[in-house]
Amino acid sequence: MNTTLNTTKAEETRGRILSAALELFRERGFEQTTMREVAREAGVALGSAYYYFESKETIVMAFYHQAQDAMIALIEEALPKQKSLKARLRTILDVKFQYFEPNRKFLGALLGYTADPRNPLSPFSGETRDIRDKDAAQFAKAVEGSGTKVPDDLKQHLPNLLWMFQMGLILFWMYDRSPGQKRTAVLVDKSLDLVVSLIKFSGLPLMKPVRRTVLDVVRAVSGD
Amino acid sequence: MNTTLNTTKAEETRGRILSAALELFRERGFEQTTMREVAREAGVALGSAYYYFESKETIVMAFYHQAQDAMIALIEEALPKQKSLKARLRTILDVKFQYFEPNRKFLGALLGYTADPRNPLSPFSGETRDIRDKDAAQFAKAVEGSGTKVPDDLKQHLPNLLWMFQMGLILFWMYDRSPGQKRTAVLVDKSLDLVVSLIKFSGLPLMKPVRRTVLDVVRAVSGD
DNA sequence: CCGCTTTTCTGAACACGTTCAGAATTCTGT
DNA sequence: ACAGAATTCTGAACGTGTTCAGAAAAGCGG
Repeated sequence: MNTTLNTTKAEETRGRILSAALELFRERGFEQTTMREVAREAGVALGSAYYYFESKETIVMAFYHQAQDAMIALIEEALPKQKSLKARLRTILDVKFQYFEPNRKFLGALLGYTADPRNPLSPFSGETRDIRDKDAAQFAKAVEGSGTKVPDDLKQHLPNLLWMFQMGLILFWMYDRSPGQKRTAVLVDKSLDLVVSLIKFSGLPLMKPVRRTVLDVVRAVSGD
Repeated sequence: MNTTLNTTKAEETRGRILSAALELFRERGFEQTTMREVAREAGVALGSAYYYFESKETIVMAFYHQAQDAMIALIEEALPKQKSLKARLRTILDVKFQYFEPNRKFLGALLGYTADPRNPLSPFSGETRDIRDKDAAQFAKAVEGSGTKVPDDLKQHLPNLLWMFQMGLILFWMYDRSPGQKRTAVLVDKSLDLVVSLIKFSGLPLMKPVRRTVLDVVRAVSGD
């Protein structure tokens, strides 16, 4: 009928279910939304939702991927405009928070899944590994482009450390109930200072033993 | 009949339900255990389980309290035998890991709840605040008794920081699949060194600004 | 256009945690 | 010992996410 690209009928149905679900998730959160509502809103039977999405969680995975693609594009556009390390890291964080803002309620409901790496929805799960790696790559770029000297032994782990740092901030933001999440804004500023100082100090000869110990810990955590 | 203390019939029933539940939780984990099984194993109807415990989660809360009482006793017995800060901190951690060992599977299933402070079972929830405070108090004792000098501004927050450190280790232990959780053992050792060094270094005059920044972050996290 | 296979879709049915109206039992005051 | 109140206990019923046997529609070779 209209000039759809590869949108066969099936993909159109899948899309209807996905957007119905995400809209309901945003409106009333993840747990409060039932699969029966999703199906009704999408104009299909309950079973159809499960024909296209293995589970309620799988719908969230689809959101993750959609969100990451969009945010990577935004970051790649904004990053070259900043030179200093702090500004570049902040750019990434700003994009995330801005993009996540309309989904606060929905994402908040997912908090419960974050800590268990066996849960597919956890940012530490095998299922989200792709997303995690691409995310860390953004941080690698942010550091490289800033001209900051990073000791060799640290360089390998820094992107993952920054990713962890980001996760901590997002977690904090998710349950920051201060108006406009002002406390998160403060924390981002203070902790960015700290992180940037740590990275810069880490190069001092005096810091070699400290760095060694920290990296020992990092290696222990990430599997020898 | 027998010389029960304050064990009225009701408390006996409550106890039967609790131990049936914990045994099943240990055997096959939290999620796999159904309330119907718990009731059957305890020899009561399904409704009775809900008469004594508001929810499946409430049973876990009962376990938390039981566990903490037992562990505090163990720690208070073992702590005076150690003088150095590292040894004293390790004492606490050893007691925890040893006590938790038989409950690994069960606790592992609770991982999913840890990150959401709105979930009663989360170690960050309002419901678990009591437990958290008592736990932090143990760390305060461990530091005090070691004769380690701690700067005044840090002293106030150190117990909570150590508690966070402990939570990180327990989290890591919970999904450490290496045989005998050897990786956790390594991590405990390495990270204890790091933490003890940090505490000792923190007193140096040079460290004042770093300490200030760190404490700014801590204050931002814990609510201004 | 017809028979067939494959894809898409359906809604009844299942097990779960939880609720609740009321039955059974125990307690209490006289 | 008894009536009435309080406590303890019961199991049917509800709404949930998910499964599944099979119906309906679309695609395809002739």
